[in-house]
Formats: sequence, C-alpha cells, structure tokens
Amino acid sequence: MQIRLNPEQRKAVEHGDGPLLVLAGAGSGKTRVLTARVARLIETCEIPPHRILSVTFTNKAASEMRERIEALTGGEARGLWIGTFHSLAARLLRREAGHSGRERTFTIYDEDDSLRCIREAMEACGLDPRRWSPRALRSRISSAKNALVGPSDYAVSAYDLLSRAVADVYPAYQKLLSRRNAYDFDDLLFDCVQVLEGVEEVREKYAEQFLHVLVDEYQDTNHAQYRMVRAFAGRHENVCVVGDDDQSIYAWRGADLRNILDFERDFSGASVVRLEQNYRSTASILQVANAVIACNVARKPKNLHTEREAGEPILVARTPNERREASWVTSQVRSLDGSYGCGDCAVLYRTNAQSRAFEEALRRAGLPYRIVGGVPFYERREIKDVIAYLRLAVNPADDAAFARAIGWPRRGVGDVTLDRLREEATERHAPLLETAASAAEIEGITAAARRSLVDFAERLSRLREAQGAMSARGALESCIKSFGLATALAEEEDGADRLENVSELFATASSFDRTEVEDAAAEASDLELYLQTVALRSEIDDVEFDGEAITLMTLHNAKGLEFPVVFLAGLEEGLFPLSRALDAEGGIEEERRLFYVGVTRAMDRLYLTYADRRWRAGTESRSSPSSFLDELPDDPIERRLTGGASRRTQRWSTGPTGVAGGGSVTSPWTGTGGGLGSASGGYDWRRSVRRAAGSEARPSQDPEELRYDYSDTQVPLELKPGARIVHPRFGEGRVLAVSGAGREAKAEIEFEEVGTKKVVVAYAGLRPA
DNA sequence: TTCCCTCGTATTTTT
DNA sequence: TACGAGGGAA
Repeated sequence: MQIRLNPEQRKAVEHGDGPLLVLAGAGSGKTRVLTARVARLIETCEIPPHRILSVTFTNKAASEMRERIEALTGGEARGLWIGTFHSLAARLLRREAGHSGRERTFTIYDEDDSLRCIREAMEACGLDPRRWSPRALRSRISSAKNALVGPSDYAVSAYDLLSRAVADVYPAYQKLLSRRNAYDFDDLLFDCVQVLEGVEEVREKYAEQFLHVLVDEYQDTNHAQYRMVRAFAGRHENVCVVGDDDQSIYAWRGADLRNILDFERDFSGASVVRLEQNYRSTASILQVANAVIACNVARKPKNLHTEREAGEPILVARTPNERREASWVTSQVRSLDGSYGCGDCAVLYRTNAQSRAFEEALRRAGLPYRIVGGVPFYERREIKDVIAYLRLAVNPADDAAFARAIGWPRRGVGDVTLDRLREEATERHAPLLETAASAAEIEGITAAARRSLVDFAERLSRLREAQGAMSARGALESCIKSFGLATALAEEEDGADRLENVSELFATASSFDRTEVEDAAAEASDLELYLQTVALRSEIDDVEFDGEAITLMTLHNAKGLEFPVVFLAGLEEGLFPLSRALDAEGGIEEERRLFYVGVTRAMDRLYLTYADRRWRAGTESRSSPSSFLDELPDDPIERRLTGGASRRTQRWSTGPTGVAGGGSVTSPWTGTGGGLGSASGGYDWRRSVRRAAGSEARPSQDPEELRYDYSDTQVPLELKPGARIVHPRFGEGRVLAVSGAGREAKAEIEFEEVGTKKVVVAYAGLRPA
C-alpha cells in the first residue's frame, strides 16, 4: 500500500474487528486514514468491496474516496457501497421498495417542494398560514423525523398550540407525500430506518451483507443516522467512525453530539484512536485555533499539535464597512502575488448574503472568483421547470411536478383550470396527470384547456414509455423537443442565460454515470437514477477546486476543505456569532466550533476581518466586533485598522488584555466609536452594484472547458455608472447602473429630456457624450 | 387568463 | 434588499 501513515494513523488503519472510534482533530489526515483502511480491507483482508459500507458527508467526498481507493487497490473498488446517508438511504429504499411505503420510482422533494406540500396540507387541515408559519411547521416536522418521531408519536406529546398545529399537519403532510410517491429529505432516513428495523428479512439481508461499516464526520450524525449505522453494523459491530466533536456544526439540523461522545458506551469494547498531529496549518494558526476552541466547555479535551513552524502572524483587520472589508481582502489577495495564486485563497463567511460585497470588489478588481452555494444551480427556475417534466415522466403521481410543468410554458391552463382539476382529482383519488388525461369528461373546464390537458398528458405518457430505454441525456433531449421547452425559453426576456443553464443541465446529464449510484444491473432507468442524484446533490459537489479562482463560500460549506490562504470575514457580534443561532441551546458553542472550523481551514495565512458598519436587511447599522476576537491570544496576532482612502495602516502595540471570558476590552479595536468616519470613496457603490441576479459563475457555451468564465461578465468600460452618453432617440443622459453582461447587458440611464429609462445596450446605439 | 405592480415581510447554516 | 403573495387592469 502506497500511503504514508504515522503510528496512530496506522493503528486506525490496521485495527481489526470490533468497534473503533477515531477522534481526528482538524487536519490530522482522517480522510487518508479512511481511504487507507478501506483499501486495506479490500486488499489485505480480502473483503469483497460490496460487503463494505462507507458513509461520507458529501457526494463529492464519496466520489473522491472511491477514486482514491480505486487507485490504491488497482481498480478493485467496484461494488463498494459509498455515499452520503441520504443517497445510501435512497439506494436502499429503491431496492426494497416492496417493503417501504413507496414505489421504486419515488421522487425526492426539495425544500421548496416540501414547503408547497406543507401549505397544501395546512389548507386541508384548515390551518391559517398567516397564523402558523409553514416554515416553522416544516422545521418542527423535520426535527421530529430526524429524531424518528412519527405523526402518531408526535401527537401524543403535543401540548402547546404550535405543537398541536404540527400534530395536525404532520399526518396530512405525510399522506400527501405518500399519495405523490414522494419523500422529503428527512423521510429518506426515517423510512430507511423503518424498513431496516421493522422488516426482519431486510435487516438480516444487510446485516449479513456488510462486514464493515465506516462513517466519516460522525459528530454530525443525527438520531436517524445513528440508527442506520446500528442497523447496518448488525451483530458484528465492525463499525469504524471518524469524527471530531469540536467540528460539530449541524446541531440545527438534528445532529446529536451524543452520538460521538457516547460511542464507547454504545458499542462496548470500542477501541479509541486519537489523531492529534495536524499536518495542515502553521503553528501560529493552530495556536489560535486551540485557544478558540478551549473556550468551549462541552468537549473532549485534546492536544492538537503541529511540527510546522510559526509562520506568518494572523492578521485581524477592522474596516469601516463591508465594502471596505471586501476591497481590503481584495488588496491582500493582490499583495500575495508571487507566493500564492487566486486558487489558493478562500473567503469564508457566516451567511450567504455576505458574498455580495466580495463579488463586487473582486469583479471590480478583475480577479477571478467562484461562489459555492447562494442560488443553487438546480434551484434556478428554468432548471426546476425542465426537471419537473422529467420527474413527471418517472413518477406520474408527482402532483407538484405536474403543477409546475403544466404552468410553463403557458398553454392556456391557469389557476382556474388547475383548481378544477384538483377538485376532480381529489374526488377520484387519482393523481393530477391521470385526471388530466381524461379532461374531456370534466365539467367546468373550457374546451381549449381540455385540449391542452389531454395533449399534455399524451405527450407525457409517450415520454414516459420512451425514457425507460434511454440514457438520462436522451430522455432530457426528447423531453425538451417534445414540449418545445427550448423554444419557449428562447422567447423569454432573459432567455439566453436560461438556455445556457439548460445546456449546462445537458452537460450534467451527459456525464451522468449510473455506476456511481447503483449497480449497472439494477432495474431502475437511467433517468430515475439521474433525478435522484440531482435531488441529493449539494453545491459543493460540483465544484472543481483546481482552477485559478478565489473561492467564496459559507463556513458550513468549507468543512473538510483546506486552503493556503483563508479570510474569515464578518467577525461581528450578531453576525458571527449569529444572533439567531444563539437562541438555540448550546448555540454559542456551536458558533464557536464553526469559528474553529474556519480557522483550521487555513494552511499558511489567516486573516480575520470585521466592519464597523454593515448593510443588513436593507438598512445600514453599526456593528461591534465579535466576542470571538476577544478570545484570541495576544501573540501571533497582528491587528490592523484599515481606514479611509489613505489606507491608514497601523500596528497595534498595546495588545488587549483578556483572553477567554475576559469581559470587555477597551481598545481602539473593539470600541465601536472609532474616528473612522464613513469613507467617501467618491462614488456611490450602492448604485453601481444593482445588477442582474445570478451573475456569478455563469457557465458558458462549453461547460466542460469553461466552467467558470468571467470574461463576459465585465461591464464595458465606457458604461460605468456616472458615464455620460448620448442615445439616438432620448438624447443625452447619465448612466445610473448597468446590469447583465454581453448581449444581455442593460443600462439604467437618467436622460435629461425623458427621465430615467432602462435600455438594452446592444440595441440602444449609445455613444459617449 | 395573464401580466404587472405594489405591498409586506423575513432574513442562518444544508442533505 | 429581495422575494412572494395578492390585487387590479388588459
């Protein structure tokens, strides 16, 4: 085996039978250990790959691990069960469809679908969506499912008014999902446990099949996932879990720290291996990380150490506002020139909304960047619309997909017709699509709408019959042709962009490889498997990190990654730690762990930034420095004040006194007063940044080649806000804002004669004044 | 039936 | 700020 290991790592890799807990500190090489262990099980212990189950946190991690194991074993990884809890659950439920409450072709509902479904369930129960927030109800139901509490169990202990409302909606919601042959994310886990625990035949089958079970990021598992592990581990209990209680950041999603803290009690006779040598960060960064996490009480003590040198000090920068924060970060990236490229840098923040300022600054500076998350690709309207057709072709009971598909492109079927159809469908206990097929017999629908419905149903059933024998790409192509989707899209206002997104969808469908999800021999069609993969895909899965672009993402998305240069932005009280997160029990500790995760992403350089003022929710307000900054040690820290246009930079000689819990620190850094008035840069950013949504990382013609091409997103130089221009019809005017790019670029212009108008740059025939 | 506008509200992190 | 829902007009 060609992998270098330290003694502790080796111990974990070579551990024989029985439960094993690997407490792996940040950067201690746990992925290496997991990979090596699986490879060793296959090669040395001669365990057939299909008898090994390995659970990872993201699909990306799964495919990377699969690749590495294949490399290590010379292609012997085929048949290995590897994936996220959700994708493995989906796989199991597909295979055991006969024992679960759904058919094999089930749809997986995303948040949006499930929220609509909740609304419908509420209506059915007569609950007023203005009195009860559908989101709140959904989140309660989600927590219940993660704790394996079903509708009837829930009802038993529902005392307060909110719980009573939930108790009403929960069963109604489940009934709707079941009728639509759909699962929400939580159901996948819930039903998987139900089947595993409730059906002896199934339980035996998998307990028998899996000789070894490995789980990564065990600290982030919830109760349902824990029960899955238990069921899979069966009697042999050859279960190896890897995790770090200090990096648990998903309590809000039901993750239960007790899973890892109590592992030794749960699985008696468990061996424990501690990986405490960090191979990633400089001593300075690690020193800060250790100091930060030491402020938490609920944790297993550990001693993370490194052999690396101290390296550069950690830079803490105070800036006047979030725009200056972003431009400061940009200037720092530039000043790294030579030692690090853009691809080495990451900007991490607490909330997605913070990406905006960085986007603007980087775009202005002409630096390449990529954003992970934000408005996910698969949630774009046109993508969801196209997918709805495919979903319906696979699962005709999917009423949510029907409603989406019938409404776009417009075909003379609106709310009125749809409502009538729903009534009829409810009466017949039939799905909407089936009802639509016999629309001719339904009263109260116009003749035109009837024809539309019948035609729609016919085309769809043709697609349905054809797709079974097609590749995912073929099905997509045939769907787009049959329903004229591309044509419809092209006719829309911003059709060009949307069409590009659809061609990107083509690329993903073309490269879809079913063997990563399921055995080639499984009954399911390519399209079925493709759709389920799409539903469980996360943004981070599709990111290639080898490009030369600065990565912008939330701290949550950064888990498991590392970068030579890391900027942690927005270290302000209320933002990070986020005030809303503090409501939850143990909230501050979870936020601190998140901070710890951020700090430990950095290999060589770490920057922490905060702003005195920040735009949030449409208003600018004062912000004070994060209490986390008070918890930093004095030593490898250098504090900077980045002020007005002169970029006043100071070294801070009189360090703050307190470390942990050290009350308020009065220094020019933590006070909010500061003599730094609003920086008057000369021109108003707020106006210049009003651009079209979704301007990040637009895929271009050849998605394979140019995944992130920003060349066409630059605003033409002469059309910057403030520029004076002449329009052939409207006369002279001043540019207020520019949006879009290339042929799509539009400019908002204040004309002297006719007032403010929006024009499409390509057609307007503008000249400089 | 559709389109467009206005108003109100929320807004954390994600499989 | 930004999105969704709801109202009013074509």
